[in-house]
Amino acid sequence: MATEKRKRLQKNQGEAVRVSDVARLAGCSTATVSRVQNTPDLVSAETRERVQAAIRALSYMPNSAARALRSNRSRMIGIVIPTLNHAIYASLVDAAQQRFASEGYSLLVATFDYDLDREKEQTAVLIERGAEGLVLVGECHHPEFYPMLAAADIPYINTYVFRPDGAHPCVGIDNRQASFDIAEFLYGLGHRTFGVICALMEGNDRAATRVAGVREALARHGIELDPSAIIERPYSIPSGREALRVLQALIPRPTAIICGNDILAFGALIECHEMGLAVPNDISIVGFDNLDFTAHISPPLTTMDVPAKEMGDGAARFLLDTLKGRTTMRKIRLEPQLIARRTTAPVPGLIFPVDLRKAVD
Amino acid sequence: MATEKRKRLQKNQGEAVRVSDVARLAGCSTATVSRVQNTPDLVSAETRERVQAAIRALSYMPNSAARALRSNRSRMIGIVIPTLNHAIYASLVDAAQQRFASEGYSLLVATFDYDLDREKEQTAVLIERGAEGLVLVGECHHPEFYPMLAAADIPYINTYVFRPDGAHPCVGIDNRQASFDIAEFLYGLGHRTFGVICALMEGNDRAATRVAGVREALARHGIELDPSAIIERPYSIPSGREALRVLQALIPRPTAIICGNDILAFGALIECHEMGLAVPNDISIVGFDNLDFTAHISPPLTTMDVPAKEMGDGAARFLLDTLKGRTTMRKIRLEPQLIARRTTAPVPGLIFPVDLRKAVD
DNA sequence: ATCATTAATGTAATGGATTACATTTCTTTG
DNA sequence: CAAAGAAATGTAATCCATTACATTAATGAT
Repeated sequence: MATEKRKRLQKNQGEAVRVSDVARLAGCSTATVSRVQNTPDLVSAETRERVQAAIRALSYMPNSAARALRSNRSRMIGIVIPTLNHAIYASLVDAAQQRFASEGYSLLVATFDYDLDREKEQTAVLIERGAEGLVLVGECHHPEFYPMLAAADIPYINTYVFRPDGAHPCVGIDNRQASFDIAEFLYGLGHRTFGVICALMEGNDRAATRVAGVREALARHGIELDPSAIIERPYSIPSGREALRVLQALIPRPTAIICGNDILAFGALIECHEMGLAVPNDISIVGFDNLDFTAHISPPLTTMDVPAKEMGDGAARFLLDTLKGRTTMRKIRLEPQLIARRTTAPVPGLIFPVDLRKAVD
Repeated sequence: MATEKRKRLQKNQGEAVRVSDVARLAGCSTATVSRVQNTPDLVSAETRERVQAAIRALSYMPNSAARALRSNRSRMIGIVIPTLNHAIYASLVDAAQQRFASEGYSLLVATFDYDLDREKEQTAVLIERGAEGLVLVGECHHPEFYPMLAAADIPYINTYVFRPDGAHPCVGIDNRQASFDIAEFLYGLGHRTFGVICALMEGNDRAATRVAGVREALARHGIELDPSAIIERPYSIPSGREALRVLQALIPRPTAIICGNDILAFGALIECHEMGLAVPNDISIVGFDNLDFTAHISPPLTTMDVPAKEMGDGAARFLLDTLKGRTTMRKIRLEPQLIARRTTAPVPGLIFPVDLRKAVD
């Protein structure tokens, strides 16, 4: 009675149906009600039916806090990403969410805007909330990050990266290899002078790894990538434009521009139009991610397809399996794919007469 | 001892620091520890200091399930959106997340892909998880949706819509007015024949409202929008292209195309290029949302700017205030803004000689 | 100096579902 | 048919932080 009165005062429920109410209506104990929900096989068919009817009749909703407290299972997963403003992360989250939802898990989302301190803090919050697993992005985190996960003994997986030799579960692409392949592709087209436009590398190991891949590929052919040909810029179209202008001022001028993502590449492409540079005849441009729009711009962008949805889904499956106690592959390699569209062509000198090149200057 | 052994077997903690541990180390009661965390003003400065030191020393993390159970506060908010694959929702979520995080709340994200049944289910899950408030999208939900919220007595707010007369808290734009304004703008440019490309209206009241706004504006000028001039298509560039082709087959041919979002508009624009239609000289196109890329395509897209971040932030502030017991404005109107770029121009006949129009056919 | 407040802290009940363990009922088999 | 084992259900302890209420200490007013 006093209890009821207090509850009425609380914001939430005027009645708050509990297991005990269901049990009373179904004529059984609370244990049985609980079993119907969690281990239905242990309950006889009739009883189960009766309990379920009672649940429906009272529209009973278990109190997850109580459940989580006792069972030590929150049915929540945390995902910690740099930002939702990049389509690639958004669709990764979307895919993960769908997979988790299909198994009755909810997703707690936190962002850290490439600030590794914030990533650590936000992750700590999710752990405190009782997340049973974590989906992360990248391999490099705050120095205290992995120790924190170990202390919490919480399963996690790094997305967007693949390191066969690494210590951590991961699902993603080999960024080094992918950008290595891009550089090789361009080298194969005859390009010898390269410019790189990459995302800010602070707090973003993918960006750094991609640059490394390019540098490595070129080094194999005896080409050294000058630091001044690596332009690091925020994720935006204007940044890409500006970066291209910087690269075009270089001597010798790069004939091929490798971009760390499609947004920067799009900016670069626009700036080429603006400067009167013909793409791909005067200059080749390659993006990364294969965002939807890249196939439709003019000319369609050559880019590296990143299977973002598969990453999100794969990460979710890995955690789900792990939580079920199944042993699964801890490292899942996804294959990116170079989509050669129309912003890449053989280096100008190879196919065009020299005078035509000059005409552009 | 038995307790400890059991814990060791459980997946989670080998030690599990609890309030009682902190209390023991700090030499006070658990109540005091709890007060240090929740109502620090009630604790003397020295004691507080001592407790905080103990918390740090043990790196104590409160068990949120226990806290939520007892206090009936989960410190979680739910957000239920159609999909994260549309930039506009992603950035809404991003903004909301940041605001919530700054106040110590975590965000549970669920998607429903425009399926109102799933929206209801997913929302029920979030309520069950103990979400203290809900951020929603749109005004129209499943018939049992609002009753469910009322039964749970949970604060919520509809984003993306503004209805001064509606029964529900909301933060967003007046979609009807916005598209009304677009139609007016085009009418003012002399256009009299219109085509509309809109998103799928099922489970999407914004799309429907926008079409209604156009229809209404035109009706005022005695123009009836023929149903065959309203093309409903999924959110994708190819859809926009195809829709434009359909509209171009109409007789009389529309000189102005009003699109429900920028992606469809972009598709329409591309198809114009493909068909050899000059934009804006032969045909005007208007988008909706003002996504980043629209300013950079060629020609830059005329579109309606939607303050998505403000919506996310505003929704978060509203719920935060409401949870704090403050009374706030329940309906927040945000002003969209027509950004007239270069895909709109006076109707061909007005400025171009007729023969030039014909030349395009 | 004394009583009334206020501040600071402690004790113990509480939230609601789960689950270890106990008990009863039903099969099965020798 | 009895005994053993399995199946079904019940009883009650448990998860851990919060908070109502009680108690003590400190402050202030008269």
